[in-house]
Amino acid sequence: MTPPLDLFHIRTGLQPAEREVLDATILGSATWSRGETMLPASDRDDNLHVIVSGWAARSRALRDGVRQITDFLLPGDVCDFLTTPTNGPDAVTALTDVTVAQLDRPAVRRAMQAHPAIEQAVLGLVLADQSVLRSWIVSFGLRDKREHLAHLLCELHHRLKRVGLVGDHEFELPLTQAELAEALGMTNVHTNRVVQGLRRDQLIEIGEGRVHILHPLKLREIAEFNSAYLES
Amino acid sequence: MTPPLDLFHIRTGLQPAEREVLDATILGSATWSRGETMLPASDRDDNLHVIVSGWAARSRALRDGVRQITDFLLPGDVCDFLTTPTNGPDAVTALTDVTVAQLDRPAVRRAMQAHPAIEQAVLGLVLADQSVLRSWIVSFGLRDKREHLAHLLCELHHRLKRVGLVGDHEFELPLTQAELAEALGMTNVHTNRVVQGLRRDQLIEIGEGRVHILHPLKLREIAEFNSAYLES
DNA sequence: CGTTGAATTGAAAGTGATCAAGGCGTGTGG
DNA sequence: CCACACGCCTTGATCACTTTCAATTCAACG
Repeated sequence: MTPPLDLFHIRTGLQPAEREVLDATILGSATWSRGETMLPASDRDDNLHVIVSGWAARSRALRDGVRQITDFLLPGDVCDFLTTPTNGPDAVTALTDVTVAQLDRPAVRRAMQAHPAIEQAVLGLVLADQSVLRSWIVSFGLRDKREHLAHLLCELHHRLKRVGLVGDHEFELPLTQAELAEALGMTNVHTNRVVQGLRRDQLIEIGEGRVHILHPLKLREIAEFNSAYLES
Repeated sequence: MTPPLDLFHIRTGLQPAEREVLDATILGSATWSRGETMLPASDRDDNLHVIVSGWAARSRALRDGVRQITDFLLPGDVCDFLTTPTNGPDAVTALTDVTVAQLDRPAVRRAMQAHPAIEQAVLGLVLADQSVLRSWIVSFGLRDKREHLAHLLCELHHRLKRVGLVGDHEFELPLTQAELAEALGMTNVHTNRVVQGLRRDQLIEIGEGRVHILHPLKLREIAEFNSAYLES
């Protein structure tokens, strides 16, 4: 059992002193299982949630029920640093069983005021989130579907590697092709064909909840992936 | 000559007391003309910029030079509340002549710490920005091009109206069809046809830098536009 | 006037969606 | 143990929306 905020600390690069301060704001933990909508425990739950383990997706739906995933939430990510209690039009869904650490929001705010490094770290996270959203827009606007998928795989690879969840270019990808399709804005049928395309070209092995990137350089080439946008 | 932060204050709904505090952080102003890249005046310019008048676009480019606009910056918007000095991979371009107010970033930070209402206002802005980015992703993923354009027009209408720049469903839209295309992720040729489609259906009048939304309800219906995501 | 930027039109090609069906593994109940 | 249902992946054929390429119009401007 690793400490709850371990991966968060790795991401932010905070020093031990500040890590302790943030660890002290932990109130408890909560879990959801795959498929559940991650609603706050109560209407008055103003906690701040950090994902300890598991994957989640933030999404919006249109009237006809189709939904678009706008964001993947990975271990070490913050669910809702800045969100309103109601979360607005966004739904957060557990893609696997998910455990989150609950932090006391006022205490975190105080920690930010007392420790500039913590404030910097949090601002950096928000910045990085925005940058990922922009990169998704670029993928939708400028890349074809093959490139888009390649870019998403590179992004996930990079983000997971950063928190030590990638071994030898292989990592867990707990997404069905239908869920991938909801993130890429395409049909599951076409997603399947694009996946097969990358497989056929010996670029990736994928299936059973895992991906193995066989040729990282070529994949990044196809995606025109530049990790700079992910660095704080 | 309206006070520099006037539109910003309207957006955030701050009270006069807090408005004065923020006004006191103004160091000066800067201008760019249409087409210019809005770089900071110097490498060490750590000011925070609020758009006083004019439009700008944030964009990213791929190697082949094609660029994707990820964001429009309108009067009252903050250019770079949270950005790094280098702005990362993003470029900000003036779409018209643009005037910005330069605020002293440390002073703003102090203002936020001293006045919770200011902190709330700023967090609200960041939240709203993220929400707009997500709505763009939804448009790309779920809406066809006609709906996407309709949604963008509704968004701009709503954002401009909020700061008093819309009169009777008519407002300035200082974008060429090619620039619209760069935001919508489609070719200028197809943009032209989609624009004509909305025109033919008597939904909008558009041209010469202005739009007139003839049938707001139908347009929102087509776009499945719900302004909730824009409210703080 | 010639030039330039923007809007417009036409025809052909292509990418991705849609519709429909089949395969495969797993779990469950008869 | 077998039948069946279910979730997920896969395949094929067809259709539609968008792109691409090539030209044309038009107004503003020097």
